Amino acid sequence: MVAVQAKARTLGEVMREIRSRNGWTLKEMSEKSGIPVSTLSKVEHNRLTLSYDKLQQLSQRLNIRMSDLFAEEETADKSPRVTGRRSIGNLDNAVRVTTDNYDYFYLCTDLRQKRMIPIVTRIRAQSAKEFGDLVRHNGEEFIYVIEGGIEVHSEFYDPVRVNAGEGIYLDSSMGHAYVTAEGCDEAVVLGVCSSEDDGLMDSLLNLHG
Amino acid sequence: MVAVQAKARTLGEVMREIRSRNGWTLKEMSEKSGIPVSTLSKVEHNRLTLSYDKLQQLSQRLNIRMSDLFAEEETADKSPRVTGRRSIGNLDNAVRVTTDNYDYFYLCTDLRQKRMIPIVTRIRAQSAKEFGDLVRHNGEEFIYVIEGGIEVHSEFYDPVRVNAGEGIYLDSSMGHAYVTAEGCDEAVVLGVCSSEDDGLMDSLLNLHG
DNA sequence: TGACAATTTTCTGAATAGGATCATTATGTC
DNA sequence: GACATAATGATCCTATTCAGAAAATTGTCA
Repeated sequence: MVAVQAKARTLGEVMREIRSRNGWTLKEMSEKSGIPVSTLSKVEHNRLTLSYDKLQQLSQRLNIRMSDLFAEEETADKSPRVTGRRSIGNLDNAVRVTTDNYDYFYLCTDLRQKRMIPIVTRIRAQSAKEFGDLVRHNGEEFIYVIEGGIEVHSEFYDPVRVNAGEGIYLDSSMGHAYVTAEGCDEAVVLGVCSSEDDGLMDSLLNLHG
Repeated sequence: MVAVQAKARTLGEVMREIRSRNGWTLKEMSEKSGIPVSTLSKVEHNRLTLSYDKLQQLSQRLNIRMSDLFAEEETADKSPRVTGRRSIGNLDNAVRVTTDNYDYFYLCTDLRQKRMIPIVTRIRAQSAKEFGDLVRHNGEEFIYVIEGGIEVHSEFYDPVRVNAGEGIYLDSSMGHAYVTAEGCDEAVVLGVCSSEDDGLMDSLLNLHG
């Protein structure tokens, strides 16, 4: 697990370093960032830290990466995230999440930092209209139909039917929606989403109408 | 190349996503992070944000990158490799590869540069002995049993049985082998391999005895 | 040394973070 | 129905953030 030490720098130190490296006065930095001089001063003296909003504001207006503000340690990012580990998933030990259109069963949630997220999904929506707005999020996904049939609606293609035993691979950033095919009340699919992008997985949980 | 917008997500949304992705309750997340349930709840409801210290605490205790906590926009580097494309795969249009132990049906091979490789696999080997040496390659894989039952042998674990309707996620660099479970002549599984590491496809095609 | 201006720090008060506790409402189990 | 768990909401309270104004520091030049 190779934890590299964090050399616990304070926000104040980081901020002062950024400021002096750019040769800014507090006033200049204040104008650029929109944060008052007095506040910046206090931060640099460790009499104050900043809240989420201010940090974001700083990061955006000064074009600084968040990780820079947090003096983050170098992690072993490139090492395999799952090393010699495994997890067995079934519906019983799955994490169930219910939305209007789908019932998700997240498999193998005990394994963290996976590159892929396997999800058994029960599809209830029977039409694009009932489904609502198309879903889009980062990454890619592969859907394999286990039971029933589905109709895949997407931003750039005509709807297409995918039957049990077939699968579809698509760019998740393209709007998409899965509904049951004609003649099916429900369908069960296995979905696998790439979790490469940060923040990613997530969107999965919310974006559905 | 169609940069997907960063849609200014709130801290609350991000937090909830992280939590549900991991299948944590508020209480669990509270215990892991050291932040009280009431606070977490308020954050998720956007009635509160967090300050520097709490964010750092969260990041460290939950092993989350700061950039994940801030819905940072993605750079061109991270943009999807497959943009607005899709492919439908079934056994008929699959690329079939036969080895001693398995029959592979590579799905969606018309899409190149995918992050994941979906493969329907028919397993024939009935014992570890018959299988031969364990397989290992870079990346991770998730196997979902469609038909029959399998026994998963691996380097660091006792053999385990995985039945139809269940799945197993594992680090592919750990030696592994899939054979049919007792009482099954054959088994059919859907495998999805992360293709993150270069040269992965090759390994898939070769490594299997 | 004494202006004088630019810069930085401190002071003040309003707003917010953040913790504790209790009540309420699902949801699920026995 | 009784019961446990989970999520949310409502208070209450203290500590902290943070903007604006005032005070202190620093540097420059006559």
